[in-house]
Amino acid sequence: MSSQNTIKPTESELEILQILWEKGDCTVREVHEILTQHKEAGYTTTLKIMQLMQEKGLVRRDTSSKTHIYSALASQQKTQEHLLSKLIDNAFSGSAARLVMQALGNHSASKDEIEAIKKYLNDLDYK
Amino acid sequence: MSSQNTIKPTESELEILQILWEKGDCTVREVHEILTQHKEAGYTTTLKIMQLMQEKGLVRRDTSSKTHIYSALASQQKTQEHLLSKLIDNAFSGSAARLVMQALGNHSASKDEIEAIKKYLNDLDYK
DNA sequence: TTTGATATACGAATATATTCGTACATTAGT
DNA sequence: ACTAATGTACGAATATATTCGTATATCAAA
Repeated sequence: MSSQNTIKPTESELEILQILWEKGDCTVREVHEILTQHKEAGYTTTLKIMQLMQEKGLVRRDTSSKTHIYSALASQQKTQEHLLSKLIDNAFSGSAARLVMQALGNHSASKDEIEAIKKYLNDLDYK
Repeated sequence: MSSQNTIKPTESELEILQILWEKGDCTVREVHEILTQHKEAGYTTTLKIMQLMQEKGLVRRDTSSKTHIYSALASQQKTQEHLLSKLIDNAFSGSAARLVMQALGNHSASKDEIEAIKKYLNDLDYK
């Protein structure tokens, strides 16, 4: 079972992980461009964070050429799992149901999304 | 509309808020006892955090007697809303549905919980 | 009234996260 | 070959969160 993802990403790290999850391999420049669509940040700041992430094992990088290529090592699945269960414990008194309802109630899931969830719930029953 | 809850509690603060949400009014001692069921912590550490929370406006305290009485100011609802939407944005690419399914899938919601959610979803339809 | 238990206030140490300046290397264009 | 652009490495400043020691006040019991 390879290396664990006990490591919890910080907020900045999470922003970067998300980009890597979506885009796959990226240079620092690419990540940085995307990041700065939302917020201000210096290039070396992004670089530094990604370097630290590499040391922590959250990402891997290919340094064979001058411009390094980064990709996510932390699995999206595991990371989401971890953050979610932390939130459930921390803010929802351990009740997944409460969290779910809150999410559905406020975050205006679309009709499609709600249908998908219903289907999902029904499938759960048959296990 | 009173004071906003733009303030985001830290992890330690959240632990304390949860206790206050559940128990209502508490002394530092009471909160501390509950906290230390799960983890190690010095009394003055808990005290300090609660004092800082008061300064930040997360809690209010009654100092009329020697032993101060604390209660939550940050609403559970608002705080959950905020943390949840942050998580959805930060780790689930903005998709509430993905988060919900992840929550249901892994966090082993009980049969009762799942029933409650189904009911909830059906009610949503009629609005 | 002396002592012990319990309380708050406060300051400081430690840890962690974030930000960025500066130095230096490499590459591409002129 | 020189210069500008672009990249990494590294160290330091800043911000924030966490932890706890120590001083001091209050109260109750002996």
